[in-house]
Amino acid sequence: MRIGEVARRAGVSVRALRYYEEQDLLRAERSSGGQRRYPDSAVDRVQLIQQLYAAGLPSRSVREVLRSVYAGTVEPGLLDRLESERARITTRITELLAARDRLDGVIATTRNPPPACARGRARGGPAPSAAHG
Amino acid sequence: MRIGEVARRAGVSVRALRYYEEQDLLRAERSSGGQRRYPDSAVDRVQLIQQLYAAGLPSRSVREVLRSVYAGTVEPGLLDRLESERARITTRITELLAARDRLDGVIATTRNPPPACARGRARGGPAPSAAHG
DNA sequence: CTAAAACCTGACGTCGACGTGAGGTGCAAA
DNA sequence: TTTGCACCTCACGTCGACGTCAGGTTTTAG
Repeated sequence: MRIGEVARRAGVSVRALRYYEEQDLLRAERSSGGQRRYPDSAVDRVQLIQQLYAAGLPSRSVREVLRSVYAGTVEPGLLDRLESERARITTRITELLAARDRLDGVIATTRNPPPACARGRARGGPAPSAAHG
Repeated sequence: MRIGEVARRAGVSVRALRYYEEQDLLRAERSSGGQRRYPDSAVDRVQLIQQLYAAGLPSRSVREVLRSVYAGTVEPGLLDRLESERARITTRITELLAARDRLDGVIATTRNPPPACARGRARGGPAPSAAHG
């Protein structure tokens, strides 16, 4: 498979695939003319890369993880790293849930603005304290 | 309150507060000597800013939202924006859950590597297709 | 009054995951 | 053979949310 098709199938840009190769995350054979040739499994692999990035793993971790998986070697400490990344994702999910709740508060306030005389002191309510000017 | 205390209480850097002001997200009075003076409510406000950023709202949206809230005016289309941001957060949460599952697969594989003869064709299992070299 | 925090305004640096443009080559179809 | 798209390698540009350094001023503690 050539690079364009991998890109289309995996839903990423051609540039991204070259970048991944640069980062040692993805290898490719070359045709006699120098063009990259990928096995079908590359599509899956790229999707894994995307999901790791999407998970917000720091790029260094993604690199380590992928290089380990790629090389088939399990570096010492990798498992700990993975689990700490997992915990980080969980934390992030919790944060997002909290942020969404907060955003709901903002939306409610926007929809139904409190009277001016009450703005800035609604400490116990669901509304965000969003006025002090 | 001076900038340092706001920073400490809100858990952000002094630089960040100056940046927020630059971005019109946070206003401050000035002392006769030119130093910023904040009301107590600034701490809450900064935390709101942080949570909006943490929610992954694009910076432009954060600016719009905060400027609207700040000015006390509800700009047209803002509500739609907020709700689309809320949807985006929900999507992101879903992505993170999926990514965490995938990471769990990687962890399982790392913990208990499949025999070499099976690597690369475990299409139905929970293991990531992570070997093709 | 003095020393030392804490603060001020620029203004350049950072980092990551690519985007983008230049200038040239490979490859498959007609 | 001739299109003409897909591909190649540099290599610089981007964007955001600050970090950081320089060089000077204000405030506060003693």
